[in-house]
Amino acid sequence: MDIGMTRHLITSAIPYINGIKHLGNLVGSQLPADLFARFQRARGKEVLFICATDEHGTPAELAAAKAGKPVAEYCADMHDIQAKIAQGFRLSFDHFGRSSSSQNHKLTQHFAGQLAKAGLIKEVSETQMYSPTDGRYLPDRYIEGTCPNCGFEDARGDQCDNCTKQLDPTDLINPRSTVSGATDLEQRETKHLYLRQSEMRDKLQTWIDSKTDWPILTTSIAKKWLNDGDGLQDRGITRDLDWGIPVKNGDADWPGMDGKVFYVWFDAPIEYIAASQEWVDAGKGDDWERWWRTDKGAQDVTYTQFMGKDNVPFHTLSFPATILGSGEPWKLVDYIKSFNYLNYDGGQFSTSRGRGVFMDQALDILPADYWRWWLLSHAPESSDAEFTWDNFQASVNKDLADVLGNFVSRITKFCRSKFGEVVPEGGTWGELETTLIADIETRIRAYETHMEAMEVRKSAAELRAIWVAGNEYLQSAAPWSTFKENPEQAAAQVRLALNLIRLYAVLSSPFIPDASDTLMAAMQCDDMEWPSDFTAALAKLPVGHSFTVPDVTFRKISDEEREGWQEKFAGTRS
RNA sequence: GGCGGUGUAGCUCAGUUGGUUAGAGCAGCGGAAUCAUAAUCCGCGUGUCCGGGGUUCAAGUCCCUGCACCGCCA
Repeated sequence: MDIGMTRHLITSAIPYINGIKHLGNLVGSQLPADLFARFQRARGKEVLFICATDEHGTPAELAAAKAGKPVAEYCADMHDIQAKIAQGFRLSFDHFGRSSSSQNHKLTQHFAGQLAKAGLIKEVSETQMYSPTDGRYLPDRYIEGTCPNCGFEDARGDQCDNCTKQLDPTDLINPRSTVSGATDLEQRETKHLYLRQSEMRDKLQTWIDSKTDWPILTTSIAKKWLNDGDGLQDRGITRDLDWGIPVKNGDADWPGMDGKVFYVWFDAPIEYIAASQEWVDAGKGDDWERWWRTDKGAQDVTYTQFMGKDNVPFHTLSFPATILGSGEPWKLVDYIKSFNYLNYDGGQFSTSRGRGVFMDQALDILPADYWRWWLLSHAPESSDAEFTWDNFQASVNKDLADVLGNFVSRITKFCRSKFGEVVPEGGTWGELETTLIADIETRIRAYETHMEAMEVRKSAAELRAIWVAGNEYLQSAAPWSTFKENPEQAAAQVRLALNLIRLYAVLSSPFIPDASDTLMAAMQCDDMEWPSDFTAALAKLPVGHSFTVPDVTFRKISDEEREGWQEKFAGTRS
């Protein structure tokens, strides 16, 4: 499938602007996308890895108001914060854009114009709840009142949390704004644009049906929306808001749409493309069209999207409807890797309740590699997964400190004490070495296969097994014993083991990039060539090459720390 | 209520198109080794594969049904 020519376009679902994301959000899209991007780059493939912040909509406006800032300023600040944290986790975006960018304004308006030209936009008049006190229209979920069905007093405008009946805000008795508490709500007639997705149903169905290798999670969600009830429904793509992309038909005004903006779900995925333009405009690249336009070089691009399951409908149906409906040769996604949810210690992560570990807090207590390793090796691929501090401590201590870190430590220190900090000379490989080499080579190929298929957990397990193989080898070769009778043979064994450290640094770099850098620095080597030629890879550190014994690569998490964090993160974020 | 997912060893999970004695990591028990971050390596699993029916020469794997947990419902 993958020849040297293939280029990889990779996007991660774009995180919403109103706050710092938790670890569940991270492992659901950005982190696995980064893993894949780093892997493809490591193998020498050309990669464009794009992410951005999703900045429009009512929640952003309300969060800005709460922070006492103009919404544009709030978003700019939050974008910087999210960008810094992303950097902290070593997320290797080629560009981290903003859905509020001028590029996205233009492109979103362009797509709307194309869709209108294709007859895929219709105007609909509808009734919305307006709050004079708040000075805004209120989305359904920002209205509460008494449920007409069960009498529950805090029923939301979209659904009653008590009896689960689905509601319309106008059904509520004594409706009030959850923003201000105002009760002087009024119904107003307003006109909106709808994307006629129902027209695209057959086309989308055929497309989805052709994707037989996608995760079941992805296709089952897509098919459900295509076939549920009356099938795929048309969706409103505009809102009565101030903050957003003004509704325009390409460059032209859209009669009757003054003062309205596009709804976030319409402009957010378009930002993938716009962010690629931002990437060029920022001077980081010089041609975005060869990634996105099949008439301008994107025929050989493999496009992979990463996202949590809540985002699947937009990426399997709405965004493709926009792309296909435009009638222009835009690159359509080739593979959608979706994830389930990560739970926190028996419940859900909760942004509103501050339950769980948030990205900034995680970096405050431990280096990124710890989190990257645990999250990726426990990625919620086949079902929801669970974070517990016990499991986190045990996994990280065992895998990173004991298996990998200690391997590096034991061999570098042994070499220093017997031969000095230099790759020793003499001796030849015997049967043990041949066996080890065959074993590791088999495992590397399995690792590559799993990484190529984005089987995240399996990749992690295979990588770990490669680390273990080094310890097994040392245990059976026992250079500390052979040294006594045959120092030359011990030298050959140590030479091999030292080269394994560099090999491990290269293979592990997609998972734990910082540790990888540290190990490469300690081995005084900057040759990160992927071990396609495995035998050559084990001779990269030649006889006489000097190195330094690194500091402890991964310190262990103590029981006291674990207990403290368990306590600290159980309650509400301060 | 509708739909979807999940339910496999104490814990976290693998189990491809149904096919020999159901696997891995961790924890636990026993042993080896002492180069190393008290780290490593080896050995040890009699598990109603959620329950109940059914199809089949053969089902964790397909069908029906019941239960439990989770999620989604524009």
